[in-house]
Amino acid sequence: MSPRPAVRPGGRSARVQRSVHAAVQELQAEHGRTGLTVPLIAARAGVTPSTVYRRWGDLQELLADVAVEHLRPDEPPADLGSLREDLEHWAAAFLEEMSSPAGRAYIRDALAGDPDGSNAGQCSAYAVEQVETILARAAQRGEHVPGTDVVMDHVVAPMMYRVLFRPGLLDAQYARDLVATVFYRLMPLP
Amino acid sequence: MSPRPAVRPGGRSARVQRSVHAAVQELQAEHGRTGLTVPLIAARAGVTPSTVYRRWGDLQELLADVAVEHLRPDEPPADLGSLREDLEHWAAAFLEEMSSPAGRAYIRDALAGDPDGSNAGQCSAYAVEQVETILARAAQRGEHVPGTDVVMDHVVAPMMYRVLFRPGLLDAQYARDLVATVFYRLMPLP
DNA sequence: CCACGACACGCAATTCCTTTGCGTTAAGGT
DNA sequence: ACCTTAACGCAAAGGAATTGCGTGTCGTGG
Repeated sequence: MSPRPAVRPGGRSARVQRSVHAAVQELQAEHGRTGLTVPLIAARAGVTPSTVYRRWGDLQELLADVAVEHLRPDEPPADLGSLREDLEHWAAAFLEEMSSPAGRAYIRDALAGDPDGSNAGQCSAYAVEQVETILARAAQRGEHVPGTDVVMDHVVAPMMYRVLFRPGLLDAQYARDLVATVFYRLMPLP
Repeated sequence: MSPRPAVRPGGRSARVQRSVHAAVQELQAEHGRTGLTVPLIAARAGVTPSTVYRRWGDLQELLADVAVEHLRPDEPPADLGSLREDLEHWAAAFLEEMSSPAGRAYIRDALAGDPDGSNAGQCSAYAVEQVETILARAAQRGEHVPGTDVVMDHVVAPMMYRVLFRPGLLDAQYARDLVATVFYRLMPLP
């Protein structure tokens, strides 16, 4: 899923991939995204530009690849003891990460270099996975839980829409309000 | 709002802008987006590439400009006599347009060539405007109406999220279901 | 363990896009 | 009708993207 066909998972190919990804993150931190070119990245990574072009196609797809990797959650959502707390905490953290300038940039990169929609699909798959972890844990406790799609449609989607299309008006309270709406209005009563 | 500073609204500048926009749409229809380059567009438009670079900066920003123009609604939402019908009809049409391959491409272009978020903000402003037209008409009739943000958060946002991140599973029924959720669960009772 | 086939990479030349300086033309205001 | 200023055309220079060919390395099957 990472680069084009992702063949040859070990050895030199893997080294090149790690090196290039690291170069992208370093240069992005140094020069910002303006002035970020394939030859520059290749030089930092210690490879030739043609290697990058052959593996990733162009700069957009490379940035999209890096962005998706960076958007992958590194740990399962916290377990605070109740569905309400878990959802609120996770939603607030999710919004915090996505609404930051860096987060927005990663999302836009993931969407931009995405001919077939697989990168974007991967991003939502990450969110689905996290939400389902929370819901499954709550069900295990015997709590009544909403469907995954209810949470995706009425908590995740509104946050992402505002992040992408309506910057400003975003704070942790908004995330909590969306979770509250799910609890008081959208969740089937027992 | 259209190009950079949009000074000199008439005469030659306006002709160049129209010509370039038309060239983009023609070439996009002919060759698709691959193989779409600034020199190609400039040649079709009858201008030199440097003119395009100076006005739009690069290909991405030009495509974003064209996309936003194309996403602007060309007419106010239909008046079918009731809030429920108006919202359902508009949401279904909106989803139909946005979920098409061309629609998705326009949205991605508008997001991609968007350093400061103004293009994306314009897109949501279009939707807000359409929704408020519908809500104002319903209020005029004496109907109880939800807030604009309720519709944006729980009708528009879920559709756009699925369009961008979860392709597939999109049909007119989904739009109607979201409107139904607003009516039966999210709208304050009289 | 070794040899074979296949893929990825480096190198370098070519092509094309992108940038920039300068002169010219046209728009908007007085 | 003139004057100021912005936008455009032209052309050259600089840099990025593409591609053919040879070499090294990974994975596999004998």
